[in-house]
This record gives sequence, structure tokens and C-alpha cells, in this order.
Amino acid sequence: MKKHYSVKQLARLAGVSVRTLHLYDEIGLLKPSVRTEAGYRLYEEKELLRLQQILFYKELDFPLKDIGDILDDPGFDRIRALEGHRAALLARKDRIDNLLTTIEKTIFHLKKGGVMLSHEELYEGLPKEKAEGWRKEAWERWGKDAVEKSEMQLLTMTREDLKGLKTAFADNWKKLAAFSNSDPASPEVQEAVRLHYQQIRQFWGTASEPDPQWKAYKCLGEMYTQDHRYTVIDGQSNPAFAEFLCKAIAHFVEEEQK
Amino acid sequence: MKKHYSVKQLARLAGVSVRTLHLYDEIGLLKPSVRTEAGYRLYEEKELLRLQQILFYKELDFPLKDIGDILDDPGFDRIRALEGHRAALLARKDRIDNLLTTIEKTIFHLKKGGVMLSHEELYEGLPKEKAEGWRKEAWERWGKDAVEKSEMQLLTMTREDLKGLKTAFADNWKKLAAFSNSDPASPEVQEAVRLHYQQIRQFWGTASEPDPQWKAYKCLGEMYTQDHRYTVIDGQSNPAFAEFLCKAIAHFVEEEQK
DNA sequence: ATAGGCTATGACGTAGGGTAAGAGTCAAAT
DNA sequence: ATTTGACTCTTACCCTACGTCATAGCCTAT
Repeated sequence: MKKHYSVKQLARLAGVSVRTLHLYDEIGLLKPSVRTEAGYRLYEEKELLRLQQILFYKELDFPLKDIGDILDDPGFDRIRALEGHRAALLARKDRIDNLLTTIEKTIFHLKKGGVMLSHEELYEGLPKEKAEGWRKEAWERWGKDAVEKSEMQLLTMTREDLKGLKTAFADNWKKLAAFSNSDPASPEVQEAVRLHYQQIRQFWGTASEPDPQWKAYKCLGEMYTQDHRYTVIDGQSNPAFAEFLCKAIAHFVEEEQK
Repeated sequence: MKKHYSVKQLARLAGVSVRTLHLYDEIGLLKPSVRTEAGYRLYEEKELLRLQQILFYKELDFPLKDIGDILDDPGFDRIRALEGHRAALLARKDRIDNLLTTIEKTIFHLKKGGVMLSHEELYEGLPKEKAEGWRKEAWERWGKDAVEKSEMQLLTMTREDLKGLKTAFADNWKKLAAFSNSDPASPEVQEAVRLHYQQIRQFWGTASEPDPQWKAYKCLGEMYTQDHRYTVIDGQSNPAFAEFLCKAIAHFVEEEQK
């Protein structure tokens, strides 16, 4: 004396749409126990139970594919699945937190008429000589206009971003130093140089400007060979690295200008 | 002497894919300033700036359609858009927090040796007809919400919790039965009914919901008078008890609703 | 002239269904 | 017996924001 539910009945019971049941049948996630000769889907209690389980995992934002795997494989490591999912959720939460920070800053700035981060803040924490050097170079060669930042740049630059940018820059710098004996034109080196270029533009606050500033960037490369303070690593001068870097940058600029 | 960027150049500068630029062109979000005779897209500085703005809002998870509206309408209330978006993000964050709570509880219980509790287990020890009846009633009358919450509840409930709940329910049930000949409105009876109500809400998995579900609860009382299987005690039907209980519940609900 | 790199359009795929269209099925009321 | 109305079936296009081919045209260097 089995109770049979039609699609609509089951859908109503579980609070999902008929289309959903059709879909679940189609992808093999929940198949009706019987089909009438007319092709009607009939479900029984066990399908109802399975549907409940499905809805539970769905509430936890599991993709349907994973739900199927979990339910169909009794030996499935549910705990690991849940933990992985937890990590994903945490990451999403982090991201949302960042977005909220940015959005609140933006609202604030828009209301204030848009004041932004200062250069002092930008260079905060970096060796003073380097900061001074870069800023002076920028100002002398391209004037105030070039140093002006776009609204975008300022709005998206939270202190956390800045911190991240700084460490990313340091990382890449080390990477470049490690390449010192390689071919300056090799793809790996050029890749790192491209990143360096983008980071430098960010430090200059000109990342969103149309002018790519190739000349300026090339000058920076030459500056490294003339002023060895910039290529000090672990308190130790490194003229070979400066030479290497200058070549790599020159190559990069030439390739880009084509 | 305008600088022109090809798709690939622009894509590299901005860190997006060529496909993305094709798409933005297609949907009118970012059109190239020029097309060569061969159909090649050429972008200028102003497109680069616009693209930066687009990417800014995209980072904030705005849908492309909204970004277009924001950028194309200079009178657009950006602050309100941002605030609305902020609210949406907060809601998403809340939801994720809830999911995390549930997922952590679930992991905890699974680690405790709790396999997922089944409905059989939930109703284990209780007369089968009752189990069936309650479950069916819940599904038919309140559908998805009740069922889903119930599932959640199940997963976050240890066997000890469940056992305790069951015995407490049985105790209270006996207590109520013993009152059968008293005044349904008397304080003692009403006290027991209140407990019964709370327990029922726990079985339904709706104990933490703001909605008190008075109607549903009253229905349950009436069901007792119509289906005497629910009020069987020691294998013996008890219509008088059912009547009594129905009245007591009705009184309780009326008092609470005031 | 040919190779190799860039570009174009078009089409299909993603997750989880919504929203039909067109046609068949079933039970009850006429 | 037939019509109505409620269901049901399959097929198939729509949504986001692109990724990933496939095929073909364009451009430049050797």
C-alpha cells in the first residue's frame, strides 16, 4: 500500500517547483520510483526522504553535483566535504568583508567630495630612500600631473590593499633577484618584469592613466645601474642584479612599444 | 596623435581577457572608439578610463547592467546605489554566517559519531502511527519550511538531546492525560500545554522561528479529536482526552494571541 | 609566398532553474 | 459521450559573465 506522489504533489510538499523535480530527474539526482504508461512521474516515501537530504545540502550552498556524490556514495567523506565547504564559505565571507570596507570608504569619499589617500600613506613602511627616490624621479620627470592619481585608484586602495601591494612587490623583487643570472629576455623574467612595471605604476599612482610611461620606466631601469642603493638586498649591494634588471626592463619596454 | 590600443593591448593593460572586451562591446558597455576597415577594434584613452570605472564597480560585484546604468547616467545617484548594494552584501554575509553555524554544528555531530539522524530515529520509540501522522501533517500543511528546518534541527541535535526531548515529551503527555478531567483552562493544565507547545515546535524544527504558528498548533489540537490514533495511551483509545486536549490548546492559543 | 601572430564572428558550455509552447492524460461535470 | 479544467509530458530558449573552441580573415616579417 505504497503512497504515490505526483510531481506537483511532491513539489508542493517539499516547497520546490515542478521544474526543479524535472531537472533533478534529468540529471539523475532524484528519479521517480515509477513511471506510468503515460510517462507520469510517481514518487514514493524514499524519494521524499532523499529530496529532504538534497534540500538540506542545497541550503548549505552545495552544488547539485556534489550533493549527488555525497548521497550516492555511502562511503563519501561527508566531514571533509563539509570542511571544504566551510573553508569556501569563509573565503566568501572574507571577500564580502573587503567589499564592504571598500564600499563604505567609497560612500564616505563621495559624500566628502572625494579626498583620498596621501602619498605619505602610500610609501609608509617602505625604506625612505626608495620612496623619496621614486617620488622625486616621478615629479622631476613628469611633473605633478603624472603624480596625480585617478579617482579609481584612490577609491580602491584601502590600507589592506596597500599592504598587500607592498608585500607582493617585495616578493617579486626577490624573484627578480633570483633570476640575476638568467637571460633577461626569457619569458619568466619578462613575466616578472611586467608585474614589476604594473606595481611601479601603482606606486606612482598612475596605474589608470592612459600614458604607459615607457620612457619613465626605462629610465627607472637605468637609474638602478647608477644608484646602487635601490638594488641593495639584505644590506648588500648588488651591481650585477642592477645590470640584469636594466636589461630586462629595456627589453620589456621595447617589446611593449612595438 | 591619438594613441590607439588593440583589444589585446587594452586587455593586458587592464588585466582582463579579450573575450571580456568583446562581450562589453557586444552589450554596449564599452565600445571601441574606432573600427578599422578590417573590423578591428581600436580603443583610446577615454575607453581605458571607462574600463577602469567598470572594473571598479565590477569588483564591488555590481552586475554589468547596473554598471552601464551608473556610468551612462551622469545624474545617477551613486551613493544610493552603493548603499543599496551594501545592504545586499550585508544580507549575504548574514546568510553565510548562518550557514557556517549550521555547517560547524553538523561537522561536530558527525565527528561525535553521529551519523545523520533519520526520521526513523527521530520518531523512534514513539508509536509509528503518531510519527507518520505528525510528519505527514507537517508536510501537507506547512510544506517546505517546516521540513527544511526540521532537517536542520535533526542534524544539529545530538542523540542525547533527542532522547531527552522524547522522554520529556512522553512525561508531559502523561501529565496532560492525567488532567483529563480537570478544567482545560486551569493554570496547571495551561502550564503543561505551554510545554507541549514548545516541544511540538521542537519536533517541527521551528522552535527558533519568530512566527509562533498559533494556527498550526490549534490545528494540531483539532486533529487529535478527529484522529484518535494520536491519543492512544497504553494501547487504549481515549476520545475524552482528545477533546480535553483540544479545548486546552484552543484556550492556550487564544490567551497567547491576546 | 608562406609562416606565425593577431583579429573577427559564431556557437556551445557553465548552475539552477524560469517561462513558455504544443501536445497528451485523467477525472469529474455536463 | 463529451467537454472542461487541471495535470502532465517533452522540447527548448532565457538569464550571468564570461571560457573555450572553430573557422576564417588580416597583417607583418622573412
